[in-house]
Amino acid sequence: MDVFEDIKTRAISGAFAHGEKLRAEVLRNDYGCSASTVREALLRLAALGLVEFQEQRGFRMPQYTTERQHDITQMRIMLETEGACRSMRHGGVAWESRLNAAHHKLSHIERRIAAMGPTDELAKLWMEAELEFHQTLLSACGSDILIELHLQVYNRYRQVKAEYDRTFQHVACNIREHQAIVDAALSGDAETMRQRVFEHFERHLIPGKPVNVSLPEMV
Amino acid sequence: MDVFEDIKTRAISGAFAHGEKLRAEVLRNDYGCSASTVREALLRLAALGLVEFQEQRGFRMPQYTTERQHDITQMRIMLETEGACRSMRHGGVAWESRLNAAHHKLSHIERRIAAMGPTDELAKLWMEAELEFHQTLLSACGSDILIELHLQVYNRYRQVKAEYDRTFQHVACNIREHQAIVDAALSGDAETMRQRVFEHFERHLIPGKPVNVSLPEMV
DNA sequence: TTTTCTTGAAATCTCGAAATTTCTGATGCA
DNA sequence: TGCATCAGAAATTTCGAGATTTCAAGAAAA
Repeated sequence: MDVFEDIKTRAISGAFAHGEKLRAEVLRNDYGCSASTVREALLRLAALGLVEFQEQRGFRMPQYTTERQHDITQMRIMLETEGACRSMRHGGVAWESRLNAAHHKLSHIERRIAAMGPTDELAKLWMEAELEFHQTLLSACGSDILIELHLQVYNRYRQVKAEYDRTFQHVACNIREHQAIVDAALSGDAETMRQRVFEHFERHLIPGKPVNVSLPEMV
Repeated sequence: MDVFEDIKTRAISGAFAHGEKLRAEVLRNDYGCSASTVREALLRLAALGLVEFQEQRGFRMPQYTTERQHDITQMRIMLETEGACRSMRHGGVAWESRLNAAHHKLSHIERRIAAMGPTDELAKLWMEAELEFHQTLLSACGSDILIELHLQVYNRYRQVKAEYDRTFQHVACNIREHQAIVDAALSGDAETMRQRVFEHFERHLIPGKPVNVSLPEMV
């Protein structure tokens, strides 16, 4: 089993509480490996900002703050706007149809959740399809680094919102907002895309708090 | 000695060749520690994109390509434009004077290099002062994540440009361009800042290659 | 009461050896 | 020659033990 990938998944999906201590000697029991192997995985997660590391003091999950959520959300808006607009320019029909497909898959899962409530299996599928949709949005932007940084920020976002995600009260909005983004992609207008991405994230920002200069003004 | 920090410095400042293999068993000799400790440091560097890691195949320095340079440069433009404009909005006089001070320190070093040629000591001072200037530019932006991602991209930029840096043929342009950025900061006009940051990096982009949608059009 | 010191326990970090996997290049076969 | 196979060597990864550091609780001093 891949210890790094599995701990990463747990750290993102809310298996650990905010601020919880992560002890290599404890986690090793979940994997039947040595503490060194777990430590290695935790150090890599720390470099990605998913876990906090202090020398001689071990590892902890990051604390939740509204400022952190605002900051991460803002950065997602910035990176996804940029990536989506560039994909729109360079992606062509191939990209548009991939985006359509990703959205279709995601909205199918979201409708099932809305109808029959969230099971563990559906939640897992949703996590995958939601990531895939947003990655597809950026997939034709032409910048490997932009895609890589976005993944980092995306993961931190999921981590911060893990509790919020669990209830799935947001599926209704999500279906609408994702559709609006796909429509913007097909329209080909960058300003519309910018606006739609912003609207998708707006409710996760702190009202009134300063936002990126490159973003639409908040009302 | 801090193995992680030291290997990071070497990876950024061009002590290893592009594509060079990095063996823990070899590097341990430079530090008098075990291979495990070196391996740990390399894994953390890999998570930051300064070293490439393949399972069961060890570590390598990234290969140089003009596309990679273009990509990293573009991302620096994007992050620094955003950060600088936000600092301009929220930083106030305190930020302006810190920026001035950082620029004064940097240009002093650059003038000494221009006059008496680059020594190892001056090169080290330049590396520190150049980073400090660009970090000061973002320091009042209010986003920890933006600052963190910028540092990641900055380090990759230095790594890609390590060879170019060594000759210090660029000091003349640098002094002028940094001054232009400071002037823009004092003017308070975001559009001017955007333009000046772009001009600072323009010659490291591939001419004619598509750039960020948020950037000024290339001529 | 508050602060400082002591001390045992617990957690973290380092290490070298052993287990596993990949690489190399020599051999045999078509 | 070209290609597959198969050791032996080399590199990578895992492991548990021992060294070091931090933490926590109680005793002594202010």
